[in-house]
Amino acid sequence: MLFVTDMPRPTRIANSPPAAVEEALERLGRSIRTARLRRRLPQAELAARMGVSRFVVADVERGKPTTGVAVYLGALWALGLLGDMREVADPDQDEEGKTLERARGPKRAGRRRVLSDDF
Amino acid sequence: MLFVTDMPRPTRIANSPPAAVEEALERLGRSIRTARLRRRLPQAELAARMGVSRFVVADVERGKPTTGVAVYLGALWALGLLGDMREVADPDQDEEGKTLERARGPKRAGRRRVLSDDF
DNA sequence: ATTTTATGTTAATTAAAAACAACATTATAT
DNA sequence: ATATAATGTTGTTTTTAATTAACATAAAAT
Repeated sequence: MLFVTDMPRPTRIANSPPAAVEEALERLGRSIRTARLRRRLPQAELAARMGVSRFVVADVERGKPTTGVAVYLGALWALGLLGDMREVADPDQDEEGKTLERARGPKRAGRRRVLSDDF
Repeated sequence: MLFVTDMPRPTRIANSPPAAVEEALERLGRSIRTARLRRRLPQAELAARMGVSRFVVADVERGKPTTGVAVYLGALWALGLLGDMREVADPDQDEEGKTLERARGPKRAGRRRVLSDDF
């Protein structure tokens, strides 16, 4: 028997994402809907600006997890809200990350630390 | 001839998104990669936590536009950065939208205004 | 220096997203 | 009250994302 490469059969995150992700998506969808309604834009009009069908806009507003990320960002863009993405995962604001990164700036993740047996 | 429903043949946003969206995606991907490296996580390890294959993580870090939004948010979640999404398109911070929404809170976008002929 | 692990690349298969259509429902304006 | 436009719903088709596999390259630890 031979365990060859990589990974032991992953399942699809998009189909059943962690609850926190689902919540974040639903909130994002609701926010996008609110922004659209405030601007008096029908779904079909927003869709036209984005270059997709109106059904995709409806999906976004429901927070559908499997919809492409560019569709979501496209909606933000068409609503003039894309700038909000600038701060997401911004390395300058990732204090946790800055702490972990002591000295060097790594290009790869490095080998997994193995507990030495000689104690 | 009859123009029936909806929309006049949309093209796919995901295939050629507006430049601003592409840039935002590439920046997001780079930020996620930086966060992962700081935490000394291999792509495969992060992928395992997310429940996807390592190739999808690579796609995210390249800012691939057609990848599902839940994959991106899943990566943020697995890195402890999902909270950053809270402010994106937040109605409370959408000053432009708050201004546009004068009195009522709409449930639909309202009929398209038609220029009245009797001037 | 050598070994091990991380990452990149290409090709094939499978599962699902997005488009499309047709119709139902509901809000809004007149 | 009525007409019209916006949105919801369901099913079908087409396109493509995600997985898988196999191998190449490169960095990091010993």
